[in-house]
Amino acid sequence: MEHMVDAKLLRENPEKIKEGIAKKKADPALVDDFLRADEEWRKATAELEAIRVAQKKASAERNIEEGKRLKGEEKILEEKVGVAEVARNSSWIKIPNPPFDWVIKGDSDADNKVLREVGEKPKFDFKPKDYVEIAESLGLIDTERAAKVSGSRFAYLKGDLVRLEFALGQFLFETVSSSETLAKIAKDAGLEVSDKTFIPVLPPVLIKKEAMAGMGYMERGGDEIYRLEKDDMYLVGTSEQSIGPMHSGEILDAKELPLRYVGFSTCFRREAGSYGKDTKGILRVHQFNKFEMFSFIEPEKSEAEHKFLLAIEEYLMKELGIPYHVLDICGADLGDPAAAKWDIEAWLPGQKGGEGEYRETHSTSNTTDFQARRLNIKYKSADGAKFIHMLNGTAFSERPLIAIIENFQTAEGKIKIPKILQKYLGKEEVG
RNA sequence: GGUGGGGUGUCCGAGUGGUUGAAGGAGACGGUCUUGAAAACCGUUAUACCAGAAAUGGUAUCGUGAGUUCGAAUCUCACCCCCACCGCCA
Repeated sequence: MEHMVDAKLLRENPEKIKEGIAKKKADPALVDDFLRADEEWRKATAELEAIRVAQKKASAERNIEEGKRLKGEEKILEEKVGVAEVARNSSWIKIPNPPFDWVIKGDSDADNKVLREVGEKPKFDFKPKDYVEIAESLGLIDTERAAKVSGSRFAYLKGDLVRLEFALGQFLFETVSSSETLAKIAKDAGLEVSDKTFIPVLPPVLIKKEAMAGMGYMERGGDEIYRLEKDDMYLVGTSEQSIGPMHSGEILDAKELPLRYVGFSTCFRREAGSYGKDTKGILRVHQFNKFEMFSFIEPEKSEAEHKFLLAIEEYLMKELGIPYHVLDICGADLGDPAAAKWDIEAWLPGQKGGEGEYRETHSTSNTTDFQARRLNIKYKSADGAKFIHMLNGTAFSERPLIAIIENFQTAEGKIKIPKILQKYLGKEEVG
């Protein structure tokens, strides 16, 4: 936890960092605060080290009297360095990862840019229903009983919806466990990336404070996290938070890169500040399951890897036949750790009384070395150990189930099962 | 939850107050030898930070933090983690 944004970069090019973090709506004054505190820290450190040199000498010469005297001075300076360090860290740790230059600035999520629309929106000769209505009538979602047991924003998923969720998992694992499929996805996207398969992981969902802090989600947005007071443990909001710290303190061998994982875990989110928003159904709940892709890779390859994760996400959606569009996320809408982010929003024809709207189902971020610095994860490169780059991307959450229900609904209120998933359920229709 | 043992460099492993950044071994890298390879032999092989254009110099680091001491991997305390046995348990 000693590294945030590179201190050298901050000292050498503070204006550039300021400009970058301003894109994210973070206060550029943080950089000045850091530089001021840093100056003080360096001065105090130099003084302390000078005393230590004398102190070592006295000790080697068995000059006990001199040693005693220097020891007193050393104590005072140590104190000073400690204070300076705290001041330095408090501004340092709040400086978010500056976005890439090409990331659009923007003021809010309204400024995210649609990069492309993919797939055909289904045409219905009836008014498409909201997924909640369909799912409830088919006994697939029960939020009422969940409220009785757990409160609002919880749900029981039941029957074929559960089988559908596991089918998504099966389909995903087949996709990312095949280097042929991965190579094809890369080729179609025009990317030169490794076809190395993803290692499936079932990670712990209860993690320590250091792990959570290392992923960089506690400075801003900490309200979103469930914490177990008695044990000082944290419930993950995504398996990313558990997979990232897996290699903390390690130096990875370049030969094993890229290191790709596909995790599955339950995710817990407090949804603080979203009162009254999306209160029905399972679109926004405190607990859901999610398959997540995660990559550790060399810095020079991370931008291609980011595109690759997006390409995989798009492949999954295309194979399912769910229409979607891709959003280029603007600076103002980026989380602290991300230098760039793309979202996929699926078309939900049953929303807004049958008008339909796009809602987020996927998100992929390149956190560059931001998380790696905090977690101290490096790799052996030709010129020594360097911080690695870390990326994450949604594979499937439960939101695609919503998209399936709404896009594949029939006039009779049933749900056609996407072709690619039919073999897992052994039938073509739910209901 | 109880009892006992333990955390040292890429890995294994020595080291209970004074050139110990740390013996020894393995691995890796470079070289000699060899037609090539292996073996053998020789050498190199931590990280971070600070100062410096650089060469280089300095400081810190033996689970983490605090303490004792002129001086700590070595002593004290707290915490974390791991292992074994017992208890409990899907």
